[in-house]
Amino acid sequence: MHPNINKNEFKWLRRISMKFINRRDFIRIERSSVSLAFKKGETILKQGEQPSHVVYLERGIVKFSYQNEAGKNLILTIVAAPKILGGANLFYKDNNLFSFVAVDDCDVVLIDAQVLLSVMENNAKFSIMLFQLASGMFKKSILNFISLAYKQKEGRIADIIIYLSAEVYNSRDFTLTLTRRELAEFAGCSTENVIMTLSKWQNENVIAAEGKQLQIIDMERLKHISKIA
Amino acid sequence: MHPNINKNEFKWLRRISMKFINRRDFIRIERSSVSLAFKKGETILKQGEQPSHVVYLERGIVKFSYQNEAGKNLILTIVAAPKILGGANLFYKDNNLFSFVAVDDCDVVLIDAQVLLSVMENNAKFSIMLFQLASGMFKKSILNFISLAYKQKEGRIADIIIYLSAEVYNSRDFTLTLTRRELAEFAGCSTENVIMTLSKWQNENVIAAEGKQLQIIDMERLKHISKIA
DNA sequence: GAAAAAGTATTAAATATTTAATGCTGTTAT
DNA sequence: ATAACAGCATTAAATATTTAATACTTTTTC
Repeated sequence: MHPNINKNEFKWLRRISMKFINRRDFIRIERSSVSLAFKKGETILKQGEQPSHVVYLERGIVKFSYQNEAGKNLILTIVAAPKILGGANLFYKDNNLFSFVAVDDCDVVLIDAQVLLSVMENNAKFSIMLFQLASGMFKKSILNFISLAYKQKEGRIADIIIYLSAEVYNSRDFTLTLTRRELAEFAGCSTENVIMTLSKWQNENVIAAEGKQLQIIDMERLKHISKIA
Repeated sequence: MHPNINKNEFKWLRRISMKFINRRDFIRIERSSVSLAFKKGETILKQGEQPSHVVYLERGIVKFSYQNEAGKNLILTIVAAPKILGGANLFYKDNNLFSFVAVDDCDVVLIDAQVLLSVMENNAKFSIMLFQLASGMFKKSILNFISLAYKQKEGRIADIIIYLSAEVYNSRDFTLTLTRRELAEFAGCSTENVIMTLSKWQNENVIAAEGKQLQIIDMERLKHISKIA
């Protein structure tokens, strides 16, 4: 699919794993893994496929993309490196519920699920640590979903802007790697809604939006909108 | 809080655990647990509290209830016994994200989280099994949320009716233990919407609704509504 | 480098959803 | 027993959201 480009570094994963598993097991995982680079827009793992690997995202931004029965694309969440993706898939033997798509150029390591599972079976604390990581991500998605499911347009859009700032770009002034359409797929509304809402907030001096550049000027106001809408 | 009423039976939990942990560990868990009975409407575990126990639901139906910043009640999901609740809470040390409220009379066993965790630390396979259980529940909630977040009213209501039939009451003809208001909190719409939609489907012979009694007459139709709406 | 495609933006009309007002029914508390 | 309350139901008006039509800009493709 893609050439083996970057070195198998595993920096973050190594740091968090070394407390729990020995060097031999770590090397076993490393040996059975493949490093790949994905360009913006490429699919790392496809919805419906049998999950044979766990994805370790080393660099870049990834969207969790879901296509519903009507063929409509939805974005469940967006995450930035470093992160382990597909934890739930690993432990629940079923087809992938959604796709992982690169939103930015990404470096990922595909870890063989069988090998990882066999290391886990001999290292309870390592398993629990991975479980905790997955639970933390789960918790964040739940909050995202609560916003999506029970708030209306403005509250949802405010929430994703705050989320992107806090969890993905780590700044109040960032260059969006998502299109307005993708923002809409994430916020569960139409593209027009996103565009109009951003324009409105621009006029009200809540944000400054110039093409892909987005700056949150009045975070308090945005949080207030998130609360009331 | 509540008197210790029923015997500490653990039937289902014992069955699924015995493959993984020895009798001594199981008894350790059992000894540190408390059996309680909750009446319809009572809160088993409250949003915002520190999670010190994992809840094993032995009998009854429980709603996962969330109160948002605006004070509005939302139902995240509804589950029937037997089931382990609060897996994610166990492994992610943070306050409870939501409450568990009895929707029916319930028998539950509160398992001491510290004891369970220490047993898990010595039994990797047991940990992985619990992880798999939690992942399965996670996956179902995700599908619920996708429906809530990206479908409109009729599709969402169709989905929760199908869900209740398949996962909670295990029949196409059941006595609702939820009020219309609770259905609305689950579907993320107003009570009026639920009432009107059910009336409409009643007229169209998709369902038969007589007070608390609900029968799905035309499941195909309902699934079709779920798809297109 | 030009043509085509995708992204951004705005508006008006059509549709969906919530809110508010009202009445009926059955249950609970005193 | 009855007043008070919660649940169920219906309608109309107010509000929110999507769809459709159109235009301009930027990016991609040949």
